[in-house]
Amino acid sequence: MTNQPTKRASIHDVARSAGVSAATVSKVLRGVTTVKTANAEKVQAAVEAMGYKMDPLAAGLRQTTRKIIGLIVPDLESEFFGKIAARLEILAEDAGYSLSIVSSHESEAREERLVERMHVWRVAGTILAPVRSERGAGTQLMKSLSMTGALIDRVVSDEIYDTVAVDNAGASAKVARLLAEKGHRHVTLIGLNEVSRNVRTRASAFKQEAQTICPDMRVDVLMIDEREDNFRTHLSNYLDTSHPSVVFSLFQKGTLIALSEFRRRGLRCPQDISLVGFDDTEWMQVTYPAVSAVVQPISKLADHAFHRLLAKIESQKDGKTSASICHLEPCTLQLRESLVEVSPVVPANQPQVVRGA
Amino acid sequence: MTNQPTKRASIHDVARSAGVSAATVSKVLRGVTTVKTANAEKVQAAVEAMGYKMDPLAAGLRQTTRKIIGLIVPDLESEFFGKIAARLEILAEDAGYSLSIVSSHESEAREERLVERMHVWRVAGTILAPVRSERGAGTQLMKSLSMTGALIDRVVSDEIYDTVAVDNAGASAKVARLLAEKGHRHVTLIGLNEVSRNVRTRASAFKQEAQTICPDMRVDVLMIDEREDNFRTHLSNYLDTSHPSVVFSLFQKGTLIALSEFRRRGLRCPQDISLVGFDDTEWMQVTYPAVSAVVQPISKLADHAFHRLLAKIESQKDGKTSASICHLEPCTLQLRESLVEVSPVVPANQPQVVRGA
DNA sequence: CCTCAAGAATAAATCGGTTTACATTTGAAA
DNA sequence: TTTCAAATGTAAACCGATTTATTCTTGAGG
Repeated sequence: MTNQPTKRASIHDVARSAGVSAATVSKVLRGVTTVKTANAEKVQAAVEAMGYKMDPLAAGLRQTTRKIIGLIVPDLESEFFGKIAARLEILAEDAGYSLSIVSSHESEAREERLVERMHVWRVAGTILAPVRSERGAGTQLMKSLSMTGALIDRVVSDEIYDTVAVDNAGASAKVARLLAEKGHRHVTLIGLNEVSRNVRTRASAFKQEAQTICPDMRVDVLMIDEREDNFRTHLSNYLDTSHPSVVFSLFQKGTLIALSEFRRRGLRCPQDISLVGFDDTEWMQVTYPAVSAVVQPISKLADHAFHRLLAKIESQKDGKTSASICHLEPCTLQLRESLVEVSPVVPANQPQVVRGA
Repeated sequence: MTNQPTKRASIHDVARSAGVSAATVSKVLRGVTTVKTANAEKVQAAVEAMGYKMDPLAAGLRQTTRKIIGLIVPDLESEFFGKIAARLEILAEDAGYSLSIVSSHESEAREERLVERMHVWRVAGTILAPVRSERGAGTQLMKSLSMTGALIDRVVSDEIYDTVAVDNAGASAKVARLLAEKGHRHVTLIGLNEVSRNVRTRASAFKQEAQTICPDMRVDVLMIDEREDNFRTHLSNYLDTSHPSVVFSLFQKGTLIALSEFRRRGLRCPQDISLVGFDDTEWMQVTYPAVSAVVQPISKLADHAFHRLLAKIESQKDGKTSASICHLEPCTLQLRESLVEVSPVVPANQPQVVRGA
């Protein structure tokens, strides 16, 4: 099998072979109806015979935008954004676009560069999951280039772009109510101080709701800035002196660390201490005990973001312009073995806030 | 801020503004040296002033291929392929390409369609992580379209394309030797019968090495075809009657399931039973006990695949053609608390093979 | 049989670049 | 000062499509 680079057939080759003009072929290919049936069939036959496949990029050359949608995520290694990307890929293709997936690798500088790339690629629209928030460098650049787009996750609301995110606050409040109901009066929140605001939102929403519905609930907050080594140490130190009836982890890995730390200390879960995590994942149902968790509606997030973006693209075409929407998708709570009811005992000591080094 | 679609500057606009021809601008932009410094500077200035950014897709129009590399992975949700994609993205960009990431969603039919898409996009090369193996539909199509590419993971060797994969067999053999050394004489392998051959390779390599270096070692194999529910049940049933000194899980989730099942049965790990897993991940170092695991050199995998592909692309340009290479990247073994030494006790009963429903 | 508008087909312009083929400068040797 | 090859510059063709402006057919109504 010699690797002869057989010249690819172009639309002109097809036209010649079918005995019509290139314009006619183009029309047939795009399903324009003003073509005589006889000619359309000749073209179809020629396309078939030559195995012609049009070049989608050349096709878009004359348009202002191409049939491409850009997706910029902070990372590709996590299940969360992996699922977002996978879902959007299908949605985009069903709508006749192809999705261009890139990762900003948690760097705002790179995020900015990627926004620019989407611009020079003349994508029809861009879905941006910003590193930091809707006020980050990427969003700013999108605005100044007046690109059409939508913002997803780690985002609250924006004047220009629709935002789609999980209802972090609502979910945390729901957990607060549930824990109160189940008799818990001493809760410890564990979280990581990341650039993203999500974890902080979850913490403060929990505290506020707890304050409102159950003022005698003690809520300790353990927020760490550092890597997991320190995190584990901090949690351990904390548990030396405090004995909450339940831990609510505000990020996925924290849940596992907590579970692990419980075991190391010989704390039986849920008999001695309950556990709830924010962000569900497959392994939480195979651990022992299975872990109760807030499940983020990842697919719905993608669906909504895509839907909004498509609407923007369409209306852009017609020159219309509409106010931007801020969509919060509610989370559900997956109850599993790690959370149990206890008899309400108001802890003696005062709430405390522990901070990392 | 009115959304006026300011006409984008083209290379001709720059040329006019700089008082030279478009061809000259093109040369300056591509770093061709046969341009007088004075003119080059005028062009640079004009580019700067107008904020000109060339259209990389239009730029590739006249070439046979564009500065794009395609990556087709079976899924984007897993950490493994997420990391592969993230790494390749950087490598590609450093080499002046942009990476087009798509997922076949574990479907061979889709894999085929995606290969075709890469072809019509006229990518310079395609890295394919096939759903099944190097003999799948995607690879076949790549060959018949004489595309240039490389194969990665779930792949052994191929006449046309370079293959890059983890040394599953070598790693398993290494684990076998280690377990023998540590005195284990009754090992249970747990795995899933997927379309991918990887897990089966790991199992058979282990058995073979064990047979060779330690004939009195009993190796049970638990291969399940079904979903994890059944998996858990099967493992549980098995442990009712068998008492291996160590479990070697051949896939990541199996490791967690095993750990979990140990706990449910009150088996202390590692005192009562040891555990080793194939495929390391972050959480394995925060569990209690921390889990020993075979770590797959994911980045190196990506590095090698990319390096091979780039070489192929270069040699293709010069019309050269070379034999394809089959690269096996060795794994390392991360020892953690879950694996301990035991006094060698040869089990009385015979090896058994259990199969799922 | 003629007219004229709707229906179809196409040549040519266009998109934004690269490359080619040729023209013009430049500069060192004669 | 001439001469000629090397260095630069540019008009035009090209890549593979779409879109526009125009021409050529049809066919119904007069």
